[in-house]
Amino acid sequence: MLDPVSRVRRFNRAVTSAVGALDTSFLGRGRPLGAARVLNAIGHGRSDVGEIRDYLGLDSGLMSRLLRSLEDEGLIETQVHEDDARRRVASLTGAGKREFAAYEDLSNSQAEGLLARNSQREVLLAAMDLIASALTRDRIALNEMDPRSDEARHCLAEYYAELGRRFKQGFDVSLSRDPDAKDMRRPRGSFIVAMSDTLPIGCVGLKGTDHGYAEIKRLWVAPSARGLGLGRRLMDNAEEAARSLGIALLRLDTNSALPEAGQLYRTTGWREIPRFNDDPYPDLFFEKRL
Amino acid sequence: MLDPVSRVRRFNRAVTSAVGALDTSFLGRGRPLGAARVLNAIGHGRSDVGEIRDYLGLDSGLMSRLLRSLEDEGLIETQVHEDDARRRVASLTGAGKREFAAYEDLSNSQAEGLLARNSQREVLLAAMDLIASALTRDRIALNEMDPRSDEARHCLAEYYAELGRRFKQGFDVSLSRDPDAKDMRRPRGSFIVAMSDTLPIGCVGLKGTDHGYAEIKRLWVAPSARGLGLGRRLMDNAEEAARSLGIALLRLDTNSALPEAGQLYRTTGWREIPRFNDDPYPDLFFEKRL
DNA sequence: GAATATATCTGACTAAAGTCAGATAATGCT
DNA sequence: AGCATTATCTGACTTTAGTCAGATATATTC
Repeated sequence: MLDPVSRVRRFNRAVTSAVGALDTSFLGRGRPLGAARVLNAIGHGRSDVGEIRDYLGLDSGLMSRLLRSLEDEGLIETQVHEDDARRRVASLTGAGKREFAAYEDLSNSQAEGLLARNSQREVLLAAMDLIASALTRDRIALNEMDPRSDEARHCLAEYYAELGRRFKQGFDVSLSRDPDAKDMRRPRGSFIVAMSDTLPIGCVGLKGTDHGYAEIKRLWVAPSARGLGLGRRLMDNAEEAARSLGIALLRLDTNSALPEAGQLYRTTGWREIPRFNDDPYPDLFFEKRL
Repeated sequence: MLDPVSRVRRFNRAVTSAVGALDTSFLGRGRPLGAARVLNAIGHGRSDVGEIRDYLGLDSGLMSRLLRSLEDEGLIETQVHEDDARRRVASLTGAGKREFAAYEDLSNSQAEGLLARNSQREVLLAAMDLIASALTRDRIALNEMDPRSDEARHCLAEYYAELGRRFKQGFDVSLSRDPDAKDMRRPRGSFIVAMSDTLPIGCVGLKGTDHGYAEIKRLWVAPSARGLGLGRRLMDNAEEAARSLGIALLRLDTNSALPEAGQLYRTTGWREIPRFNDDPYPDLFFEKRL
């Protein structure tokens, strides 16, 4: 009753019935679940028939028939793929878009209902983020992105907020040497965002300089995704990006108020060096030769 | 992407695929899910055919056929109910018990696998408890139980541990006036445990005295179940129990280090009175006339 | 004791999901 | 050019789930 496994199983039972309720509301639109799932996959931007089939785990015969039934309803259209005439791409018609929007409304109002019933919204959301990250840890994708993208800006805002909480004196970006976005774009550098499904949960920047080395900046992992080895994966990716840019020497600065970061650097081949800049926040400096 | 509704939906997607994986592993035992669910319901102690049908939401014809197929496999036996010969009760045979145990192993190892892949076990479990309580808030049952039962003892142990954390001077049960279990049993008093599925998530004791009043003791709500209005429900139940025992006056003591408790009492008809005992821990005293 | 209600079962269905063996057409490889 | 491979489709299935109208036996109510 109280052991960890029972607690996980209680959680499973609770969410199974919540998930079942959403399926029931989908059925309320008068279409079998299989067809509804295909329609929603297309609505969410999956156009390639083979991709949808893989994503939903469907047999090709079944997939074909579901597409036909959605076509008969006038909700989708299919065309041959422009690069490969064997493949087909599906898209929503006007009616399909309206129908997809109706499913979206159902999903959204289920989510809103769940939040509205609960007085501790933020606590509940944090718990959901944590669990979603843990369950999908094998599907976390590391993507090179523009440091000005919404995803990157979200990560940076969270990163600054966390420094503000953890540094005794707080943190003010304008006092720090905020890296220029163009230094973290190819060919000078890179910016990598870890995405779990649609949520950015971590980032790292590789900032090119004119001093014969590049710097690692803004390494951040969302609290809900800690303990999954994501920091190390991000650093590995950043080093890989540096190698691909022909960079042979990396440096970074950090603060002893972030002990888990220092620990990570020390165990992955970085060595401590003397201060190499005059930024007021860092008190620890590292270097790694690739 | 970052708004609350998207976060809930990301959680739903993550959990849906984890749940789907368990269903797939159940199918691996070569039996349709419907039959597997009935077998598991019986294994978990639901013997009455009608009860299983309600629990699983099955049509009576379908239910009957699933029972027949499990009987044909030699996994269950059915008998007429001893009090009502229209009803039937199902029970596992030896082979059925082994098969049920195999399903239990699948569920347990899925749960263990989920925990093992994560380094922050306790954080993850706390998040799961919180979500399970929030999702099943409408199904929280308040049961009168023996204060010596496992469920009650679990609640009390958690309650003492929390007092230890929240009182500056810590908390030692042996210094407090620990109520005698028989004073919290009918006909002297009562003890109520809030159960969410199999997990005890709150309690309250009604302790009979010989001084013309009864005392409310050990009001506790699990951290994972706060914000659901459970404290108030427990208190309402305790008052109801007091009325049914013919008790007209209630008293309680509490500590100002537990402000949410004091707040609850003040908004539900309790009025502050002078100290009425010499327990070293409380510093606030209340009374309510029923 | 007769009428009504309840619990389960059986037979006869339908719908949905899934499987599998080709058919067809386009592409990739040598 | 010829052959193997790939993506999709079609036809002919099976299995699973679910529905519904009685049939049967037992309980409850007046």
